[in-house]
Amino acid sequence: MSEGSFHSIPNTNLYVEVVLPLAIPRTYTYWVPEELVAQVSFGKRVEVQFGKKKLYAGLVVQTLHEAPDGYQPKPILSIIDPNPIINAQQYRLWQWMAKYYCATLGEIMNAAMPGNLKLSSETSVIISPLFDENYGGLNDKEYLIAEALSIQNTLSIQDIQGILGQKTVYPLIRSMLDKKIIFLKEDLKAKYKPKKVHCIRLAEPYASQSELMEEAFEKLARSVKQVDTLMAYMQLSRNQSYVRRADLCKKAKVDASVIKAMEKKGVIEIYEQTISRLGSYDNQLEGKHPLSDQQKLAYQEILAQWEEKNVVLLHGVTGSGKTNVYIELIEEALKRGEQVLYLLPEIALTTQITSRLQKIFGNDIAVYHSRLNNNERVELWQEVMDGKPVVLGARSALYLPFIKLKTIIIDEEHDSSFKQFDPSPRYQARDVAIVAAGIHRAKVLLGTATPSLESYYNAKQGKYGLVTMPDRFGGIELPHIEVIDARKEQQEKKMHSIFSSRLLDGIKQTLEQQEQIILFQNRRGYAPTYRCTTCGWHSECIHCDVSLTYHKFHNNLKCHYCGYTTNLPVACPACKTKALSLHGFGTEKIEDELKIFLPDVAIQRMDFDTVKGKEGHSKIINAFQEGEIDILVGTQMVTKGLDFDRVGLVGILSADQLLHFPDFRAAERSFQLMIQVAGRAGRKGKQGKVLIQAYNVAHPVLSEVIDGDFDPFYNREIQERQQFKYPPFLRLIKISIKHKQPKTVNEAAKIYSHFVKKHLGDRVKGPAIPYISRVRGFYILDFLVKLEKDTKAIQKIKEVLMEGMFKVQQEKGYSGVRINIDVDPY
DNA sequence: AGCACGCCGACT
DNA sequence: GTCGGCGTGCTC
Repeated sequence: MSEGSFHSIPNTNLYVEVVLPLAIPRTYTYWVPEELVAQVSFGKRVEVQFGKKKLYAGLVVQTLHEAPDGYQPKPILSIIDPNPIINAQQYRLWQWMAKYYCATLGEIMNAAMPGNLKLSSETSVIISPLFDENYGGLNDKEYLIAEALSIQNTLSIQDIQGILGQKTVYPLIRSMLDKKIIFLKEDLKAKYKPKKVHCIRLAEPYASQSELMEEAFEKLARSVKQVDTLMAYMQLSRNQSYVRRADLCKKAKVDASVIKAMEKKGVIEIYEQTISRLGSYDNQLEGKHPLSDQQKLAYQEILAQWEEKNVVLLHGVTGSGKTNVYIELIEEALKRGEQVLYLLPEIALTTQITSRLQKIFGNDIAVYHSRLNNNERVELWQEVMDGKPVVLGARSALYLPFIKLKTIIIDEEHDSSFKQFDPSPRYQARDVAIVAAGIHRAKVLLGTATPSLESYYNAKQGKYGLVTMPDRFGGIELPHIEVIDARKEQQEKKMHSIFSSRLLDGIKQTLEQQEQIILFQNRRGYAPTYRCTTCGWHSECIHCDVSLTYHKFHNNLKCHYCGYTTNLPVACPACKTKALSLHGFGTEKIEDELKIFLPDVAIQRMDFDTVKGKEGHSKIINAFQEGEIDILVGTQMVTKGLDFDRVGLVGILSADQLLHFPDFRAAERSFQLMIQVAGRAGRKGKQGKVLIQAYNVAHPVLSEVIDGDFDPFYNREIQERQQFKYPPFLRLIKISIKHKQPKTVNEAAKIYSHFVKKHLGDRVKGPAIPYISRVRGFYILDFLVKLEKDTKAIQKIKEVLMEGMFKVQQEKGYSGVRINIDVDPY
């Protein structure tokens, strides 16, 4: 019996499932102590201990009222967030992604949340109050630590590792703990810090009674500077909600001491104001362009199709003005108070489209890209949760906490960079967006000039709606495309190094007409191989199964997979002759040789090597736009999201390289790429020209590109896909097994093969040595699973594939084997 | 992902 | 002989 008139309260019976930001396959159960019961809820982060001492910020995803069997859960230590930081729709998407892409919830959480919301504790070592400063009983290492602690009272584990110059420090820490010299502290620190600035406001009574201002000025009358500063303050405060101290100092041309003095006199106050790190758009807004008839029609057609279908494919040729249609859709969504997500390939984000949309939508639009730092990400996350109307972002913007998302636009839908490859979750953003739309009851628009076979197939099947814009906007014609037979020119001795005379003539002509040129080559560096003509040896990476690319600028050989670099050998390492030569060519060589043929022309290269640094990419784009560059030589980068209006000629240096890539999507990729670069050509009132150099001119894709129509290409390609059993008729899952030892990979693959085939039969193909058999020192073997599209058992099959993975890794000696499952590889 | 436990080589 | 390297298993 309890005393008093209260009912006895039973021990709380509330438990929560928590996702931890780690790549572990499951959630963990924690107990909620009484004092936290009222606050605990889905979507909040909680501080929990995991393992012996580590603390993490885990995410509550479920509450339970029954104790789990067989163990006593640890308690939640505290609740970090006053309000949930994820919503139920997000979590549903996470669950779907984890299941579909064979990933763990922790991996998804890691990918989804801004770094500063993911917390884990750090151990700090502190000198114990019981330590009597008797250094005598200490050995050398203990003495070093104790001494360091007497200087700076806490040390991290890394500090200690540094001081001792060794990796394993735990035994030592243990012994010092036992001797009561030190103790340990685990701290979970909030990483996100709001940005605060010092601001100025009037002190009372002047703030509320403006008639007293004269008195305020009188108080300062003895100092001219102070009076000026107060005047400056009055001006600034007229049109901004808070006056920053820094701004005021600048305007009044005084330093902070003057302001401090004014504060002392009781005229003003200095206070701290939290401000956003995300820059605001303060320029004048511009109206949107009116829609052309074709665009208007497309817009209406999209709305009509959305009535019945959740996904509509907008197939509009390059230059048809798809963006105008998107803008219209965004504007209408804004009027309804809904959110819009506009997805683009990462690289297209750095350029023109962002500023174009900002000019129209101003601060209603937020841009989410990889350049944001962790604090900026947290603030954007918050803004989206508070209903930010439009988010323009790369694939990871899908993870943001939308509350009323009703429209998702995926521009350049065909672009392969929507597929995340490494690390897990290996997801296809286009497909995830469609699932997300299902969860939010939103509509999806896929826009492109060159649809992916998958999407076009879905549209043809009636699964998606289809809207087309066959004409270019503003009376600009589609470019004239011509294929140059490089083999024939070679036989006729008309090639000038890597340029056919036809292409060189075309370049000269275009320059004469004061027009710009884009040259495309899908390879960076100078030459992709360095070979011995006597014995056939060629330079290979020591970590990867690829040949090293020669970079003339650095005069070295470089691996494009792992970054390994080495000097050029003078003599062949195999046969000692000096008959070494470079073969093939990349963007660097094009630039180099072009400078020889056209010494007075402004040539700029745009590839991975030249756009490093913060503004590298946009600098080049702007220079090209301003006409400071005549010829732009580049890789894929020149094909994405750029609109120029003075490009007379586009040249593709080597179509063969694209077409003969060993992948079933090679034809599709080549077609898309060539049409996309070609689309950069052409200007008002004048047809652009595209010249494609190829040695094998008989390839069907070339004539289809010349033709420019999508359907003939699609019809031929889709037949091949059907015949050879590839997507969209089948689903693919690729499993890669990697290890530093070739023998271990082979054995692991055998075990995996045996297990998986026992359950799934010969739907599983492999193991096979991939095209690139070793990367960063890891040998690789691949399996490929082809699944009939309507197989009900897909989930079962994925489970078997994962089980096989665990089986291999549990086997003795194979725990270091890495196994990736890539669902719908790209 | 950490972190502890436990097994083996290269040093005082 | 021990210290310190790394493979293995577990974490509510």
